Order: sequence, then structure tokens, then C-alpha cells
Amino acid sequence: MNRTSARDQIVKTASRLFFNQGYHLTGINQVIKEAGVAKASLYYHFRSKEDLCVAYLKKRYEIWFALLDKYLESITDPSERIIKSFECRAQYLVNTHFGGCTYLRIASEMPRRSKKISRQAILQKEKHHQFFQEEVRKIKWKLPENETIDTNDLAHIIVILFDGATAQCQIYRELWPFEYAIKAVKKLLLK
Amino acid sequence: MNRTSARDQIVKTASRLFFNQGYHLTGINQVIKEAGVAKASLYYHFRSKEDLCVAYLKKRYEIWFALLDKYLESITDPSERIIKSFECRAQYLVNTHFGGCTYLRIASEMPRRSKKISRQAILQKEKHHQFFQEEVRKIKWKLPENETIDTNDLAHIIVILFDGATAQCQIYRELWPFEYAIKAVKKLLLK
Amino acid sequence: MNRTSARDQIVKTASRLFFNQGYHLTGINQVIKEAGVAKASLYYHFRSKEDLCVAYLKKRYEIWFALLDKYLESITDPSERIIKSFECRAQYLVNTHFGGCTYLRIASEMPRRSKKISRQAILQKEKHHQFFQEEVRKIKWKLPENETIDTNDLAHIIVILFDGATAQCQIYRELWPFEYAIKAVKKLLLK
Amino acid sequence: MNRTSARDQIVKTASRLFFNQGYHLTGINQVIKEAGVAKASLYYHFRSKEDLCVAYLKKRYEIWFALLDKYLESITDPSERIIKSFECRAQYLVNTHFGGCTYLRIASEMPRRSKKISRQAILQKEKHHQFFQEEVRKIKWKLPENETIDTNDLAHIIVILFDGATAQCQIYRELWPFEYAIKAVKKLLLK
DNA sequence: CATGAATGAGGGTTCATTCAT
DNA sequence: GATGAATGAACCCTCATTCAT
Repeated sequence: MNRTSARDQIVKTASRLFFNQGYHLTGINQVIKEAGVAKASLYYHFRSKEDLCVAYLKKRYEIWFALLDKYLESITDPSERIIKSFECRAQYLVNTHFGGCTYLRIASEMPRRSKKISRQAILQKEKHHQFFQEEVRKIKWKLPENETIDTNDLAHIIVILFDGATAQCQIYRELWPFEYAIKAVKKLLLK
Repeated sequence: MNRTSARDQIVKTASRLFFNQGYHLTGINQVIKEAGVAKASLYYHFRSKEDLCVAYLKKRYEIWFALLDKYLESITDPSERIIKSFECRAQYLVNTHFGGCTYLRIASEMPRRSKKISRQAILQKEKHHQFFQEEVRKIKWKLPENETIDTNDLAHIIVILFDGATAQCQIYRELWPFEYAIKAVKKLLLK
Repeated sequence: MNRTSARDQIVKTASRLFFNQGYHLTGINQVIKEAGVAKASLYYHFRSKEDLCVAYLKKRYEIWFALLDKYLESITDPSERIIKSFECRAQYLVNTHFGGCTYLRIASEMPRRSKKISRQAILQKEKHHQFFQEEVRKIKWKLPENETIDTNDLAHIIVILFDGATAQCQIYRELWPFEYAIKAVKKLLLK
Repeated sequence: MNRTSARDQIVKTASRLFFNQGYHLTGINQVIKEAGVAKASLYYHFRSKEDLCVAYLKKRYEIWFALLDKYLESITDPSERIIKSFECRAQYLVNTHFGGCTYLRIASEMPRRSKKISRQAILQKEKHHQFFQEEVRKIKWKLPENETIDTNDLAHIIVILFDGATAQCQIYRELWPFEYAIKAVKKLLLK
């Protein structure tokens, strides 16, 4: 029997192609051909290509955060977890040929994107912020008296460095931007 | 007679459309229609849509750096010039409806982009790095003895923050990421 | 409903137009317009114009050999069958306004033709050779002792006369070359 | 100074391209580019692409018959001159990658060709017939009494064999059809 | 003689989507 | 759930030709 349903095959194939080739450069025909399903089957499961795109964004979300979790599973120190998350990203970018951030790319391909798509992109960014904020909070800060750390600020800055470095790598197709991003993070955390 | 040449009209129109709608969502037909020229005229001046894209990238380069120059023309303090460049960017993003970075967007639309396109994107990033590095060098650092500033590192970090904040704004369609980016820059500079 | 499938309509129309106007002078637009189908329907059934051309060549093959069979159906004498096949060709050329040989024309229109197209052209020529060779073998030769007939040679020569006469007619738009070709055939057979 | 005029350059280039690639597959742009002249220059010397085609046909006429003359210059025996003319053609076809007969090809590319073009094609065929007829007349026939040779017939048959063999070679991209054509010619001459 | 710039019409091909079965 | 066939609109690009200079 076919272990994977038609729907899963479609999402899997579309995700691979959207990610590797870009959304607009991937046609429905290629998706169904490589997924091995009929065209009408795709439109049975998804109302439109855009709906398929939403499924794609959800799938990449799961893939990425599963990868990150795995990468950090044996690490407990919060500062190290943050640094390592940058390392994980760097490695991921190499493996995906410097394709950049899925969500930023979709935002770039669809300047007038739908609410559904915007929501998925924001969801991923918020999740990242949340992750960093949790780690930052866990850090035992050694601060002079009367000083406090705004963990929200710091988490936002880290996310910006994270996405900024990802973007630079996408342009240069090289990994060195992460060296600078990690240097910046270290400065901010060890202050 | 016609004051602006056909070529200029084409580049101007294409730039507007590529920037507002995206490269793939803008067809040659729309470009020539809104530019008021014949299709063959476009292909007389540009070998392909991709070549037109290169002209577009060059034009945006001129526009952005001219804007930045203008914004900073009366400012001399290097730290302030850096901060103000972030403000300039923020304002620019509002005016362009949070379209993001032209070069990152093109990289996102064309994962397998040509050398020509890549070159333009890298050119713009290097120019930014160069700008920030020059400013950083001009700062009169008050450092403890035996300490030096690696201006190259710092410039790279600032670029990353700059592009990271731009990317975040593109996702959220809001301006707040620049508050955090500027906070980060200030921390790094006032150290 | 529609008795003839869209595919058949396309092949039928394309064959008529390719044959009457030439391959390059017949646009896809004209084909679909006269066939009464949508452009995408054509490309659903045929990967490219060239593939449609292959279908055209196959169709002409069927048409011509069916015509020839019909023309010769009541004739048994092999020599007469050969002569009559030239008559059949002559009549065919008149009916098709001296359009010449489908396969030689395509070879002329596509100097760098694909393997698929070449194959169809060779197929038709070999079929002709085979037909003539079979007839030649059936002839009861009255030869001096120690002499034999090389049926392969003779069949090849007849094919050459056949195509040569067809070509001449295409140039002159007149039928007289067949008189000479038939004279030559008679000389060669009655030896 | 430029020894060859612009006009000559155009004809030379167009001839090469029309012959190698086909008339319809050769665009005006390629011609002027490879000829190194401006587009308007071409249209100064030739009213249209079709007029350029006429010049092309004339040029090929001269090239071919000059080649033939050269090939036969030391041969006097008329029978041998005829056979050698087939050899010359065979060699010519190899050198031109089995492109076939210029005039038949143009007739194939332009089913509804102009009078001017038709005229050039017929001119070449008649010249060939004339050449063969002259040679045939020079042969000292050893005939039984009461028998005569119709040199006109024979010349026509030879032309048909000549073009037929050329056509077959164009299809097969091989030289063997000339073996059969030459065999046929020998039979007809030595009778 | 020669040129660069401009053009309308059409080239072949692919798009995402729908429909009857 | 699934399918093959069909579609209108749009895709990027090239054609032979003309015109003002």
C-alpha cells in the first residue's frame, strides 16, 4: 500500500521545490509530476497554489525547529544554547545551499501576500523571539546594582542578528557573516 | 520631442514595477504598456528580462545612496551618522510600504541567479559595509589601554543589524524592529 | 459530443497547414485557431511544435501509402505496379499543387533536424525501397545465361528516379518530369 | 580600406547562413551582426529579405558551376564528364554536411514562392539539363541501325537521377545513393 | 552610403485552474 | 479520492521592416 498519502506526497514535493527553486519558478505541473499525482488531486487537497504555499510554510516551520531542538538537546547553558542556535543555522544554510530564510523569501516573492501567508511568516519570527527570550531569561546575569536587563529587547536584537546574518549569507553564499553575528551576540551577552 | 529616451522610460517603469510587485509578478507586457514603448524596443535595449533586472538593481543603488547622502548631508558626528542612517532606512521602508531590501528580495526571487545579478547585490552590501566602516573609524573611541576596536568587525555587525531590521520590517510591516536595531548599535558604539 | 478528439483535430489541421504552407510559415496560433482548440490543449497533447511535426510526418506516411495501395489494388503484374506507382505519384503531385515530398521538404526546412524527425523521413524512404524491391523480385526476368539482377540496386535506382522526378516537379510545377522518369524505369525493367 | 563592399559582405554572410541554417531559421539580425553592417544598410541594398534570397540563389549558382567546371577542367571524354559530375556533387554534399540542393530547399521552404525565386530555381535546373545534353550529344554512340538516341530524354533522366541522389543523401546523410545513381547512369550511357 | 532607434505583429511555450467522469 | 482532458490568459522573446538623422 502507499504508506504516504497523496496529500503528504504533494506537500513534501512542493516544499522541496518551492524551497530549492523558489515559489514562482516552481510550476504546478512540476509539483504533480514529481509527486506522482494527478493535477486534479492537487486541487482536491488544496484550493490553490497559495494554499499549498501555506502548507509549505508550516512544514518548513516544523522541519527547522525540529532540527534546532535536536541540535540543542544536550546543551543546558542558556548562553551556549543561543550561540549554538547560530551555529545550527549556519550549518543549515550550508546544507541548503544558502537559500536563506524561507519566510523572508516568500515575503520577497509576494509583496502583496495574503493574510494566511503573512501569519505563517510572523508565527515563525515570534517563535524565534520567544525561544531567545526564554534563554536570555535563564542567564544568570552579573550586573552592577541598579541595572536590569530588558530581556525583550535583547531577544529582539538577537533575532535581528539571526535574520541579518542569514540574509547576508544568502547574498554572499558564504558563511562568514555568522562569525560577526556570533561575535555580536557574545558581546551582548557577556556584558 | 520626447525628453526622456525610451531606454530611460523602460528602466524607470520596470524599476517601479519590479520594486512594488516583485520581479516574477511583473510581466514584460506590463512594463512596456506602462512605459509606453513597443516590446521590440525593450529588447533592443536589453537582451533579456534579466538584463533589465540588472539595470533595475543599478538604479535602486543610485536612488538609495543618493537618498542616504541627502539625509546625512548636514550631519558630521560619525556615531550620529550611523544612527541616522538607520532612521533614514526606517523612513524609506515606510515610504516603500515595507518592501524590504531590493537586493535580498531579488536573491530570494532567484535562488539560481546569474553572476551579473549576484554581483550587483554584493556590490550594494559592500558599499554599505564600506560606509559604516568609514564612520566607525572616524569615531574617537574612549577605550581602556591596550584595547583596540576592530572596525571591520564592527562594520559587519552594523550591516547585519541593518539588514536584519529591514527584513523584520518586511515581515511585520511595522517599524519597531528599528528601535531594537538602533538600541543595539548604540550599545556597540558607546562601549 | 465531439466525434473527433481534440488531438485528432490538431493533427489533422496541422498536417494540412504544414503541408500547404510549410512548417516554418505555419504558426501554432493558426493551427489552434483553425483546429478550434485552445493553445494549452495543443501543448497538453504535444510537448512542442516539433513533436507535432513528427505526428504530421506519421500521418502523411499513412495517407500516402494508403493512396498508393488503393491505386494499385487491382494490378498484379509487378512491372506495371512499379510504373503505376509513378503515375499515382504524378497524380498526387497535381492534387497537392506540386508540393513535393513531405519528408524531403521537412529535411530542407530543418537542416539541423532532430533524431525523431530524421527517423520518420528515413522510415518513409526505406518503405519505398522495400516496396520497389519486392516488385522487382516478382518480375520474371528474361536474362542471358550467367546474368543476374541485383534487385537491391534496381530498387534503389527506382527510388532515386521517384524522388528525383518529384523534386523536379516541385521546381517546375509541371508534370513532365514523370514522363522521363517512367521512360527510364521502363528501360531499366525491360532490359 | 575595406576591399569588399558592404553589399558583398551581406550577400556572402547571408549565403552562408541561409545555406547552413535554412532561410527561415536565419534572421536578419544574425545576418547583419555576422556581416558587420547596420540593419538599415541591408535594407538600403535589398528591398526585403526575399530580395536577399534571390541574391543568395544567384551566388550559389555561380559557386556550384564554378566548382563543377574546375572539377572537370582536365576531362574531355563526355561520358566520363557526366560520371565525374556526379562524383563532384557527392564530394560537394559531404563538404556541405549533406545540405542538399539549394534550390529544392528554397522551394521547400517557400511553397508559395515569388516569381523571382522560382525563376532562379528553374534557371539552375535548366543549366544542368543543358550541360548534360551537351555531353550526351558529344558521345559517339554505337547503336544498331535504325536506332537513335533522344538526347533530350537522356539529359532529363540524368538530371532526375542527379537530383534524386542529392535528395536521398540529404535524408540519409550518407553518400551511398550516389553509387546507385552512377550505376544507373553507366547503364544508360553504355547501352 | 550608412546608422541607431523604434515598431506592430507574431513566434513558441507555460501558467494556475476547472470540469466531466 | 482520484483522474485525463481542456482552457483563457499570460509568459518571454524575435520577426522583418521603417524612419529620422
